[in-house]
Amino acid sequence: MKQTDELRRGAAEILVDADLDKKLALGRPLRVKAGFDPTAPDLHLGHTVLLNKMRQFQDAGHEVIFLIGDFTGMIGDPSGRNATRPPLTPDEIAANARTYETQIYKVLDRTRTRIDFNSRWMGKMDAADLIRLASRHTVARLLERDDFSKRYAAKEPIAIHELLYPIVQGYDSVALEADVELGGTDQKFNLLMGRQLQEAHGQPPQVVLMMPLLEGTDGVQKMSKSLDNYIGIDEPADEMFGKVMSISDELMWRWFELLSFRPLADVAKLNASVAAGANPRDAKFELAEEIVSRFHGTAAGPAARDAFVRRFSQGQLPDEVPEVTLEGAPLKLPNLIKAAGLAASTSEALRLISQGAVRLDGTRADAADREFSVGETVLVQVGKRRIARVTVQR
RNA sequence: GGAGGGGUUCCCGAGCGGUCAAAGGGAGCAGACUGUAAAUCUGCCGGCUCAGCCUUCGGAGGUUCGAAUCCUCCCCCCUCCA
Repeated sequence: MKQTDELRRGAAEILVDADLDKKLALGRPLRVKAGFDPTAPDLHLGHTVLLNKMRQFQDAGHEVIFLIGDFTGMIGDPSGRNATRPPLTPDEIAANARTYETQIYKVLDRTRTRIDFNSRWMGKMDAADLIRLASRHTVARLLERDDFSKRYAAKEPIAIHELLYPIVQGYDSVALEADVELGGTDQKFNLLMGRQLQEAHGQPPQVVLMMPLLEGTDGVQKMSKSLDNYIGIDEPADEMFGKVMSISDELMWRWFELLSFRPLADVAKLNASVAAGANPRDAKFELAEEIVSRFHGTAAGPAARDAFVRRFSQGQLPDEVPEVTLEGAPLKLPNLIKAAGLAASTSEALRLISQGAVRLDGTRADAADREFSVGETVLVQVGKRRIARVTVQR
C-alpha cells in the first residue's frame, strides 16, 4: 500500500476515503479530473501542488484530464469580490490554454494528459437544458456553500448566475464521467456538487481529493500573485532558489510535503536529522535545488545552489553583474541610482543612501551629493540584491 | 421609483476648515542580528533641481486669506423599501 500512501500525501481531505481504495482496486486506469480557471494562466508554485498530485496519479497509471473552465469562466467563481467579470473572448481563451500547455508539462506527463474545455458540452446546452439542470437544485442547498451563506447573512448581493457556477462545475464531472476529482480545499462545495450530480445521472460518484492551499513565501497567507508572496514557475533559477531559501524553517516542511517528490520516508529522515541538530538551511538547500531543477532542468538546481553559496554565504559578487551605461554627466549619486533602475525614484535613492544601503565599489556611500563625471565607472550595490556596474557618459 | 450609507496615499482605515503629504495597522524597503532564514529591534515608506518647492484625499466647479474637510453639479459602489 505504499503507492496509495503517496497518493494521499498532503491531502487535506478525501471524500469518501474508503471509495478511493475501491476505485483503485478496479484495476483500470481511473479518470482523474482537475479544473482550472481560464483567466490565470501564469502558474506559480501554489498551482503546482495540484499538478504534483495529478502527476502522482499519472505515475500510478491513471488518466488525467486538465479541464479548462472556459465556460464557467464566463461566470467567474463566486469568491465574493468580482461578481461580474467580462467574458473572455475565444482568442483569449485559446491563448491562455497555450500558455498553460507550455507550463504544465514541466510537471505533468504529456502522454497521460488530456486537455479539455467545458464549453465542449456546456456550449451545446440550450436554455431549456440549463433550466432542467438547475431544476435539480434548491436555493437552500446552494446556500450551504460557505461564501454564499456568509454573503447572504451579511446581506451582500448574490447574482443569480453565481448560483449556477457550482452546478455547471458539478456537471463537468458528469460529462467526463470522472472517477476522481482533484481540487483545492476552497473548492469543496463545487467538488461535492459533482458527486451529487453524478448520482442523479446514475453514475457512481467521484472521489473528491482536496489539496490544501499552499502558504506563500510569507508563511501565512496562501500563495497568490496579488499578495506578491509567490514564486512563479517561469522565474529565473537563481531568483527561484533565493526565494525558497527565504522561507521560514517551519514552512519548509510544509513545502516538502506539498512540493517535493521525495518519498515521505526521505523527508522524515531529513526532519529527524535537523531535529538532531543539523542546520535546517541544508535541508532547505535540498528543497530549493529540487524545485529549481524541476522547472529549469536537472543541472540548474545544483548550479543555482553554487551561485547562492558564493554570493550570499561567501559574499562574492554574482557571476553576472548587469552593465549599465548612463548619459547626462555629471550625474549626482541619487539620480544615477534611479537612472540605473536600482531605486524607484530619486527620493527613494536619497533615503537608501542615508540608511546606509548603498555601496560604491564595495564601500558604503554616505555622501548623497557625490557627482559622477564622464567616463567614470562604478560598481553600485543597493541593499543585498540590487547591483549594477554603471558607466557615465557624455 | 423612494430612503439611506459610502468613494482618503499599494491595501485596510482615521481625519471632518488651518498645526495634513494626511493618525494607526498591514504590505514593502533598508539597517542590526543571522543560515539572504524566520522571529525580533530600529529607521524609512508621494515626487523633485530636496533646509525649499510641486502634485495628491472619485470628477468638475464654487465659498474662503486658507479645503481631504463646507456648498453645487456629475460619476461610481453598497444597503433597505417598492
